[in-house]
Amino acid sequence: MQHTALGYALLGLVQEEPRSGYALRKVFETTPMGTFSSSPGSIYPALKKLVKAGMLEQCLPDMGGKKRFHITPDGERQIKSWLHQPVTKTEVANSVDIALLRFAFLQNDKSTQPTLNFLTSFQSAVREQIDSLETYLNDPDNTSLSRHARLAVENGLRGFKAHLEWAISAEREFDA
Amino acid sequence: MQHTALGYALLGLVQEEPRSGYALRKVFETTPMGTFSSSPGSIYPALKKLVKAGMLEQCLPDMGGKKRFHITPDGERQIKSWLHQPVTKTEVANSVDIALLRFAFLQNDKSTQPTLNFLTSFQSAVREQIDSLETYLNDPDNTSLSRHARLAVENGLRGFKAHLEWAISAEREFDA
DNA sequence: CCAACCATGTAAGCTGTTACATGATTGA
DNA sequence: TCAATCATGTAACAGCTTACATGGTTGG
Repeated sequence: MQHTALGYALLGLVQEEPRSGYALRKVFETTPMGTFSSSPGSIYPALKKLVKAGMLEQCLPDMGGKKRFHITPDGERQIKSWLHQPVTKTEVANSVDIALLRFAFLQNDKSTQPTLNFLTSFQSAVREQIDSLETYLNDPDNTSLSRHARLAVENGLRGFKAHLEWAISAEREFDA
Repeated sequence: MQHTALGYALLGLVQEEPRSGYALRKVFETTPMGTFSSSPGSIYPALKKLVKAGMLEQCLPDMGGKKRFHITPDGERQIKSWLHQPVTKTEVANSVDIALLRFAFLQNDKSTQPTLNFLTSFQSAVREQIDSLETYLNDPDNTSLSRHARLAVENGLRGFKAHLEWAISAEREFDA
């Protein structure tokens, strides 16, 4: 349970600094992280589950009605193991956005090594995906591919090539 | 009901030619359309719902155990209205893959006009999205943006720019 | 004073996933 | 004959969305 994108997004944001449910919603509403929803009906239950799972704890109610949460040692462990997983081909194929969420949260890591590891595995995953798509386009079985279908696949190809170039240039930024 | 990606994917594939549930699964398993799942637990119930909604009908069981479906006039109307919707900014932001599914199915249209309309609105939607991301990066409120966060946004930007170039070159292909 | 926003939640409904279950047919 | 694949389904479970509900605070 809680192996969901939203769960990890909340965990990562709270790890940066203790936040309230409302503050978390605002992040989703006002940043490009908006892909990970923002409706109260998803966030509050998810927070409750994270608390029940022992990954978050409510801060002592110092003052002001705000109900803030902080991450627990167990939560830290959980998110770290999530962040340190190598990027797979299916992850880039089905949910690059989640991969990039992982990349963003690697900023909370003391060392840059995990970031470099991420970029390395991200590159190979993307390369695999590019190969698959090119093989598909060149497969003699698929000569009947309509122009629309071919263009749709080419769109995917362009997207993955852009991801690849990004990863290479990002790697250069961290080499320094 | 049935305003779901999978529902439309099934509708579009059956529109091309009558197919069985198993044949549809194979499409998801063997083509880049795999993003739209393939588990029997989602496809068979979805087909049943499409039949109940009057958008699909079971073909007469000519022979062979296969249970094929064909699209009804109402189904044709439904999918056409879905395909002809202009692409919006939020669609490219949250689900470009669905937008590209729509593009692919525009091949079933007699005229190329809907395809050109799609490409036009797709371009403006992508441009809007690019503007948003660039504004976000340049917003003085966000000077505290970490390197990771900035790079994550830049990844998004590269992706959308690739989409834009694709749409422009696709448009050229249909001009001829 | 009233609107807008802060802030937290619940409930119904739908979709999708995983896992299970079944039986026919084909090829080695 | 035995495994793989064809072929169709069901059931439990979990997640998200929409919509509703509530109450406090701030600013014009």
